[in-house]
Amino acid sequence: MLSKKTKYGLKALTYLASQTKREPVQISEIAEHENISQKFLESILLTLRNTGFLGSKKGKGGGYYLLKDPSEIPMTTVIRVLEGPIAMVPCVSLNFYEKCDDCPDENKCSVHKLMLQVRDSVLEVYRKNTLADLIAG
Amino acid sequence: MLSKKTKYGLKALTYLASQTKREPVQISEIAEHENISQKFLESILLTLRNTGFLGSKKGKGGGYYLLKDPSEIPMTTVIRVLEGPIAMVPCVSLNFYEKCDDCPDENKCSVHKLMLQVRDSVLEVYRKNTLADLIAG
DNA sequence: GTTTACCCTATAGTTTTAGTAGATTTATCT
DNA sequence: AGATAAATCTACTAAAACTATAGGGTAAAC
Repeated sequence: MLSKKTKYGLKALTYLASQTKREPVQISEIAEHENISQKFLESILLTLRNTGFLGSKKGKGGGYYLLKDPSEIPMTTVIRVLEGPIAMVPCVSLNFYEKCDDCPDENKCSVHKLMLQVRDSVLEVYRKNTLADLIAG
Repeated sequence: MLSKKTKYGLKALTYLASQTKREPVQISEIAEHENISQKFLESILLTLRNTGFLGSKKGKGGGYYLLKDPSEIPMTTVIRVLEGPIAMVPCVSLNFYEKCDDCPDENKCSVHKLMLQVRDSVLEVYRKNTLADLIAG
């Protein structure tokens, strides 16, 4: 299951990307428009800012804004920041690899074999979708 | 992340499928061979039995055994029983559909659009992989 | 009567999803 | 310049849900 954090984060990014003007948008506006708890969204936007996706401005007229063009934000990067590893088991993760402690030999592991395929196919979807693709249509 | 329940369940099924003789295998044997907590595995095998994948026999010489040929057990069915919905959000789930309460229009939802693609691509992997495919090689 | 699956309960631990309280920065108004 | 309001930022807390187990007893088969 996708966490609400990721879901809300994606919606917020989409909302920011669909703005005609690239001016700061307040948390409250995003929260209201996307039906998200404002305080929860606050922490999500903060991590998106700390990871280089968003810029922010304090005080009156402040808010959050995209730092890059939506077409240059692939879903792989967003998902990894919000949801964590794309792989369903650490032993097939590209960026978060970890050996299973119960598994003596990965190459003979059925779960490993299956989840490699799942990872590859999901990765392909995330790679070919940028933020721009999500707002199109 | 894949739950350990699913991981262990898959490993247990694989172990049963790789048996040369189709005779009951004890929980303890599976648990030991696959490095799984026996008590935990017990409950997993029980759900696999209650959902029609395994048969069981009590008493001496008892244990669990596959009810079908491994080539007739697609991963879609196994994953749905052990892990739950394959879709990452209920609003794109085929078997566990639920409307998002925060989303006024699914067709305009960026998360929906993205997760539809993810679902389709994962589904394809699970559909083409049967238990027999996992033990081959 | 021994061996095995079956069933029920509890529980520690972690993760998720927030809520609360206040501090800090910026813009604007007087 | 100073006050005020508007916004982000930071930290702490907490309820709820889920995960992964353990324990103990029951029932069936041999």
